[in-house]
Amino acid sequence: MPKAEHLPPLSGAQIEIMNLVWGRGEVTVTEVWKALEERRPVARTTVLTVIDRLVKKGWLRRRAAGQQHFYSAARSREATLGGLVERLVDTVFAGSAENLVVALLDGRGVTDDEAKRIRNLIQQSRRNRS
Amino acid sequence: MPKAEHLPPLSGAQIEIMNLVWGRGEVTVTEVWKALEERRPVARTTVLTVIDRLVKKGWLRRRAAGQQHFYSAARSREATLGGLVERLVDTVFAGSAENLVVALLDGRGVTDDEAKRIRNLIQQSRRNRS
DNA sequence: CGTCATCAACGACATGTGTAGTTGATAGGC
DNA sequence: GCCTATCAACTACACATGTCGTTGATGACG
Repeated sequence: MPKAEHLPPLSGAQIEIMNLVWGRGEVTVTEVWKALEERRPVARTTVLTVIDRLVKKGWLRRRAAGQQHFYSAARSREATLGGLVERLVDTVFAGSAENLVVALLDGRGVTDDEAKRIRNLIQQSRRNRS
Repeated sequence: MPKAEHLPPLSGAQIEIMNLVWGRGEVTVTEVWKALEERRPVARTTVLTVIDRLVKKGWLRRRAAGQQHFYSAARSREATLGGLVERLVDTVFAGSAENLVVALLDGRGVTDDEAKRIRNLIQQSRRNRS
């Protein structure tokens, strides 16, 4: 999976689909469609269109097998979401990760349990870096 | 400043302007324009258009004083960015604040200093809640 | 062999966005 | 009292996006 080449940003509907792809590895349009339909009504062609655009933009790779086509992610979830948060911090939070956390606390808050795990995550990352 | 009524989401250019407004309190179009131009070339009318749309959508309030118009934010920065992060966590990170932090660490990383301050922030928030 | 179901390709359309030009009012300098 | 600069209003346009319909190929079933 390539690392960081600059791909155009993902919109909401696009991320929704990418998340399904990441969760399942290799998927068909129908598979994604069925999964989406459990949440909201949507036409199969809509899913196909979004997936097509993702392929054109380099987010998905296509593999043809007979008449069916299989799709898989061109970039890992970690790299993609990491990049997304990075851009978010730069553009919205003036480059300050701290500000992002403040907004997280302001908006959604965290449970005590989450707080504990998040503190651990950060502690962990400091250890790894040192 | 109203609390949470559901306003349509902000795009990148829109947030850029909202950040200026929040930083300055009450602004004129020209003021915003000058500030933006220091970063990248942009026409005054472009700024005006974006601001107009923000007014129409309820993000900015307008006050006319003679021929000039002053604009101010209709929602606080905290509430807005908090809501933004909340939506982000729900739509992109499957409702898990922890996943957001993982992506933050993956993508941008934090300095030891930031890590310390972030851990404190979270500790703080647990105290306030208890 | 013809019909039916399945799938991808292509086209379409309304809406939002980023960008900017043109027009029209207004106020201050000469 | 006119000219020029300033400012907002309106219009415009290309592009991305979310949504879907129609068409055309292809394989299965009778």
